[in-house]
Amino acid sequence: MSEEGARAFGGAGNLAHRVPDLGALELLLAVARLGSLGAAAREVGITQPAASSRIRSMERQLGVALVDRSPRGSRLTDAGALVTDWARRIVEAAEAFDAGAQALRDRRDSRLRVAASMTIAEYLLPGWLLALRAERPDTAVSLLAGNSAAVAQRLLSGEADLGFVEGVDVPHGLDSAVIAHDHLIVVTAPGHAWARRRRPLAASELASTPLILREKGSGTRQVLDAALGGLARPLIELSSTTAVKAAVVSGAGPAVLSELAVREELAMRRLVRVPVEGVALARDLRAVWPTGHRPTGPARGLLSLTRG
Amino acid sequence: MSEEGARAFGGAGNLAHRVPDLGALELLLAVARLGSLGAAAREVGITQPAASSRIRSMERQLGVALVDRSPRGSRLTDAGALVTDWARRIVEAAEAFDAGAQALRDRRDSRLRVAASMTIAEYLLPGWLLALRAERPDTAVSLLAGNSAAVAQRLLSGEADLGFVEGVDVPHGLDSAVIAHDHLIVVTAPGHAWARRRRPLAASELASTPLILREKGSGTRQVLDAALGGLARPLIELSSTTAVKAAVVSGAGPAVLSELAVREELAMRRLVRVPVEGVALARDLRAVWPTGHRPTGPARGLLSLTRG
DNA sequence: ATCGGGGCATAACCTGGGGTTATGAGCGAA
DNA sequence: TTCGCTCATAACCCCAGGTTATGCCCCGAT
Repeated sequence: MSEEGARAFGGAGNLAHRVPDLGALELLLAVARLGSLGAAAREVGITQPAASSRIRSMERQLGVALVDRSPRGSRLTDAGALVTDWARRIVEAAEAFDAGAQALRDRRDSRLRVAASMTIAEYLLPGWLLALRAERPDTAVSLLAGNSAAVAQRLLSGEADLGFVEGVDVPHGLDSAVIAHDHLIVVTAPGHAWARRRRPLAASELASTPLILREKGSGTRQVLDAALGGLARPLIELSSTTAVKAAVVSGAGPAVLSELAVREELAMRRLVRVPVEGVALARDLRAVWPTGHRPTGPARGLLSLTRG
Repeated sequence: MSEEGARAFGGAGNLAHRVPDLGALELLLAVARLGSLGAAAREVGITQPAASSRIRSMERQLGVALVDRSPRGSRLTDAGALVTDWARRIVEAAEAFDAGAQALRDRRDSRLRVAASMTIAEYLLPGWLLALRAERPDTAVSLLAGNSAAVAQRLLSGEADLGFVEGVDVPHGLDSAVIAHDHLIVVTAPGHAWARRRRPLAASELASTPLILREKGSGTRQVLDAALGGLARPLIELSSTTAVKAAVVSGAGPAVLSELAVREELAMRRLVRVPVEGVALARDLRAVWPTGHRPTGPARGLLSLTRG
């Protein structure tokens, strides 16, 4: 009955009851790759009966046969192949989570100490850390997230080896390299009138429409204000990107957000991008380090990963 | 010790031991949203002590304090906010998995029966199903995945209401609407010589280089052969997109793959896109239905979701 | 033909994580 | 004060998922 309640509210319901846990998904990927329950079991460090039962209960849970068992191996069924591909996305997200969490934990005595602004730490760093781990598995990385000023301070005080910031200005005392470009884009819920526009929105129209905004002082807000000439009209001000997204999705109004932050939502049509013209909403993402101290060693390794 | 083995091999190690399970992550998201352990507990349908202990053990596991508890509520710490954002990606992947799995399970007696080609079923459908569920929570959807011919057959025999195919030709007897464009792109491992090219690759160069390919007959292969004039030279032929990606990542050589299939890998720099010119590597993604039978009801709902 | 070994399943057992109820202890508002 | 909200602790329970021990099946090698 509390099931009903949860269901009725968010629509999310207890995912955990309907989706196999990470261990089971990893096991499934191993089976897919190795073609044998026993071999997969060995790889993930459990016994063959445990693997057998785990897969079986996953099939029960999903209501779909996943593997064809034969006396000389196991292959995925068609449905199994599909499920495995979907599972892989969960596992990849979990790997990124793990890489990030590990960096967050190892605050001290790491070989590479990174300081990054929130947007970069949220959306890009976990992927980079995974890539770095793949190349140099023994590099311990620590992560500190904060705004541009905090990043600069960490670098200058020697508490961090490499920094990442988004924004227009490079803090004093730091050298930088542009590693990517981020575009701020206008988004609305699919139901909003703007969602059906074909003609691009004019800057004046954007400036005169009340928007859902981050609080004054956030990087995103600064860029937007600058682009509009200091004029963005707030409909509401919220303190996190996530809150802004939630408000937009629920139809409260349009917002201007980083492309990075809404990639997922755009892909699954929870948000719609509104074309705009005549406004410079691009900003650089930069790696930064103390003037003169060119990154070396692991810092150089990470830096080179971040450039296409 | 088997831990060591797994570690040495894939580098993956037992993720499940280092990443909190889905239930814990959902709980964390609820805490973030509601600002109280008790409220979050109620939402996910457990008691307050259970939530308290769950969060605490998650903090132990990660080695990071996630929430600031006070007698009048709980707020995320800075690290907690970051972790929560990473967690959200896992949960979203899990939601997509769930939507897909549910559609796979409910083969019969669904209000909307969808047939889709593998690429679309893998990468796009789960997101659409989530969006559909958000709009019309009571629509039961079933999914059948197969190649274009199978999709056509299902539609014509009345076993499916709406189909999705990628490819150049629309099967006979079906009407279609283009819902998106997919680009095949050339990718290599970051270490490959092509990864550093600035000048686009010429078609002739691509045609004369041995590539990692899907087996003959796959949609991707067909488009590539057509674009090159029937010439793609195989270095190896593999039977799944996943296998091709793995081979490319490991440095075996370049491949031509759907943008959809490698979005993640590009984002985290496991693969690099190589610019190409003079080759038409675009293909349409189409919704299809039996000639005359314009989609209505839930099929129309899904169809409208898929168009930007 | 038969034996060995890889593959999977079943059975009986054990453990611990995560759930529950019951209770207590801060803190703020009425 | 006292209520009402927060979170924490304690004692208990259950079962999912692990283990070992075994058996069956099939194939290929002796």
